[in-house]
Amino acid sequence: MRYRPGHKAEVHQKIVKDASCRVRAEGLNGAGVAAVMRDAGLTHGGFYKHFGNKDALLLESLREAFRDISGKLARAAEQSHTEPPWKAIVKAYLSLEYCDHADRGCPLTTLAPELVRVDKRMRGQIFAELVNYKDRMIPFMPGQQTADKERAFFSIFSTMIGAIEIARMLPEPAMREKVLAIARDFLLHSF
Amino acid sequence: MRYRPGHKAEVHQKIVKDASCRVRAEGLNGAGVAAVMRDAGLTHGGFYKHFGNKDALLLESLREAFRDISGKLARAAEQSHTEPPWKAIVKAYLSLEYCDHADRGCPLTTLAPELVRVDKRMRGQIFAELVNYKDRMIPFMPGQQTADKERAFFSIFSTMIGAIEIARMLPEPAMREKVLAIARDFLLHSF
DNA sequence: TCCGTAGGATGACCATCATCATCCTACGGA
DNA sequence: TCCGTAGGATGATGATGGTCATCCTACGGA
Repeated sequence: MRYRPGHKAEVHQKIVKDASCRVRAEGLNGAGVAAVMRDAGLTHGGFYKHFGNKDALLLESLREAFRDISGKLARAAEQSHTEPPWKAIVKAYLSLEYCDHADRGCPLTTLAPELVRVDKRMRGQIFAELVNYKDRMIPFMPGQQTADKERAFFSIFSTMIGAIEIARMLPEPAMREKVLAIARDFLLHSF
Repeated sequence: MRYRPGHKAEVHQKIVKDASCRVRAEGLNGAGVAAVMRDAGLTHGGFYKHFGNKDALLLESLREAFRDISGKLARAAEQSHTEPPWKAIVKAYLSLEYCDHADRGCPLTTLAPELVRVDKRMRGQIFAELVNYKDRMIPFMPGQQTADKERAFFSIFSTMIGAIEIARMLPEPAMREKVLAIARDFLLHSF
C-alpha cells in the first residue's frame, strides 16, 4: 500500500471533524463535498472512497458534533465542585466563547431548524443522537427524580438554545453578552 | 394597460406572502425564484419585474413573516382578559398549532441560525426587524419598568424558540406536546 | 381603429454541486 | 525487479437555481 496502515482512518476522521465544524458554522449545505475535502487537503474526487454519499458524511459529522459538545459540557459539569453541575453547564453553554464560535458549540443552536427538514430516513438517526445527548446530560440536571431532571433538561436547553440564537443575531458583542447574561440569570435562579 | 390598476401590487403582495410561508416552512433557500413564482401562478421569468433580485424578495418576505406573527401574538394578548397578556402569548406561541405549521409561526424558530449567516448588508435590515418585533412585544411582557420587561422578553422568547425547535425534531405529536407543555409550565410559573 | 406599453412568458447563460467513471502513482509482496 | 492495488486526482455529467435578454399579448388612449 502507498500509505501506512491507519492512514485512511486518520484522513477519514479528519474529514469528519472538519465537516462537523463546517456544518455548525455554515449550515447543512455549507459542508459541500468540495469544501470539506479541500479542508482535509484533498480534492473532491476522493470523497467517495471514504463515504457512500454525502448524507453518510452529514450523519457522521453530526454525530461528531454531538459527541464534541456533550463531552465539553460533561467535563465542565464534572470539574465544578463549588456549584451544582447544571450551573456549570449553563455558564459554559451561554458563554460568549460558544456564542461567537458556532463551529465549536452545540449543533442544535445552528442546525435544529434545518435538521427538521432532512429526509425521513436520516431524521430517525438524528432523533437517536438527540436522545443520546439528553441521556448524557440528564445526570447533571437539577431535581430529584428522573422525571424532574428531564423537565429541567428541556426547560434549560430550550432557553439556552434560543438565547444563543438570538444573541448571534445581534451585531455588537456587548449586546450579545447582555442577552446571554439575561438568560444565565434567568436559569440560574429558576431551579 | 393589460390589467386593472392595482393588479401588479396585488400580485406582488401574493408573491411576498407565499414566499414568507415558503421561507418559514423550508428555510432561506426553500424560497427559490421558480418555486415562489409557481406558487403565485406565474413563471419564473416575470420575477424581475417585481423584485430587483432575490435578496429583495427575501427581505420583504421576512418583514411579512415578522408582521404576521407579531400581529397574531398581539391579537392573542389583547383578547386575553382573564390572564396577563404575556401568558396568552406564551400559550399561543407554544401551541401544537404553531409547532406543526412552521409556515404560520415565528420566523425565528425556523430561520434564526440561517439569518446569522446572510451577508452583512442584509443582516442590518434583519436586525432592525428583530428590534421591531421586540418593541412590539415589550408592552405585553411582565414587569414594572421597561428594563424588567426587556429582560422578560429575552428570557421568554429564548425559551419559546428553543422549545419549538426541540419539539419539531421529535417524531410523535405526543412527544412534541410534552416538550411544549414543559416549556409552558416553566415559563408560566416563572414571572 | 391602431399603436405604445405594462405585465408576463420563453428560453438561455453561468455558476454551483453531488456523483461517479476513469486515470495516476508509489509502495509492498513476490 | 516488477506487478497488483489502495488512495487519491481529473474531469465529465446532470440537476438545480439565479439572472436576464428577448419576445408575446391585450388593453387604454388617441
